[in-house]
Amino acid sequence: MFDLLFQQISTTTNLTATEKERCQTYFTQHTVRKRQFLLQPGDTCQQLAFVVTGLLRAYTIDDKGTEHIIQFAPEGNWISDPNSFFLHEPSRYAIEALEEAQLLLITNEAMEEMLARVPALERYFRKLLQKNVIALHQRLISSLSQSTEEKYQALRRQFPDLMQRVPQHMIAAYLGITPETLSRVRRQLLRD
Amino acid sequence: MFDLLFQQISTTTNLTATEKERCQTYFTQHTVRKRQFLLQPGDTCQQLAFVVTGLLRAYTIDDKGTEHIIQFAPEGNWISDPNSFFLHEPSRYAIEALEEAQLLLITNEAMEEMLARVPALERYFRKLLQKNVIALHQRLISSLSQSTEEKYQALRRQFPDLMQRVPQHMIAAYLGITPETLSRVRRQLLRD
DNA sequence: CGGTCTCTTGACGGAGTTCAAAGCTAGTGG
DNA sequence: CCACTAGCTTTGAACTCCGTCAAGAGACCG
Repeated sequence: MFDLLFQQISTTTNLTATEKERCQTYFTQHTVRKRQFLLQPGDTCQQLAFVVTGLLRAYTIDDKGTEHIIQFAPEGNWISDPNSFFLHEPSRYAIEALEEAQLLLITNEAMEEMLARVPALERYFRKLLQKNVIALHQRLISSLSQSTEEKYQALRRQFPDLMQRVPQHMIAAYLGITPETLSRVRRQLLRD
Repeated sequence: MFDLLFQQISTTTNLTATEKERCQTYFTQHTVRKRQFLLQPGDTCQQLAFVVTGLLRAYTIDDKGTEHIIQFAPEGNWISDPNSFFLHEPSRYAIEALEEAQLLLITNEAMEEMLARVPALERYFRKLLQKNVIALHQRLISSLSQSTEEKYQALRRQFPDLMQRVPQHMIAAYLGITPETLSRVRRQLLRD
């Protein structure tokens, strides 16, 4: 269950066997089925989730009733509402399983304690946040400077398998366009 | 010179006098004049900058020649290209002073060393990254779900003084619209 | 086999871009 | 102190892309 997590951690930090054991005690294991929610709008996000298997999404619904997908989290990724999780504020996101998923969960408090007891992990989580910032920057630039078609192609390149695993209207909600527009963009691309 | 920085740090972490002294040795002081560049596209971002006074912006120019502003950094803020700074890759950003600015600079290596010698700072920088992630999330949601007018009003609320300090076409480049559109939105708002 | 979910296609309208021109303002040099 | 220029902002007109609304076609599941 922890293999994938420790494998990831080992790319930035080496943990001793005792540290790994200690680390494990701060997580709880959890399974969510397809269409089940890990977080609902209005609730406070208590748990940071590491996806061992399966696929989740974080999304929000705006005033006009339109869904916007913030993040897809396939296996090997972390997911939460950072605003709610770090600042203990009620969330405006929903986090939902798109496929049955196995998760490792940790609370903010447990994490602070874990980092105090296994300081080597500070580095891993700092690097994780760095990667997160980098990814968000790239998405922001993409949303500012790329055409709809370019954004779609970029997403295809970044997560090739996502197209098979996720309905198209969710890809559209991620890109910030309507399903109709996405459909037309795809038709256009097929003609080449 | 370090007052503003230590004041910020003190909101998350308490440093002893010796720790503060030690910390200071890792930074270099630097002044940039208006229109001077701290980073040019193609260079690798070696320095993370803390703005003591003045105002900077990070921006990029896309294939069509359009400017996109990633970030404004008034006094009390950090600025860099995270992708280039953390991963040592050539940057696609430019960082430019919009007003003469006093800066504290630190390299990636100096920072890793500083964090090793003053571990209390790990927490500050982790929190800083957290805030960064939160802010980027909010900007992303804003860019996905808000109308042009709403985005403009939100920016006004977030940085009221920015409107006085920055030419309008840069506000437009930050919001992802043309100066013409921004001008029309403003006219519309004045009519109410 | 009927219902629900998903994707496609068409017609129309609206918001934003582009291009071009003119008005404003501040800084510079005579 | 004024005149001139360069950069910034405004305005207008035509065009483009995307959203909206509506309808229809497959695909999957009970």
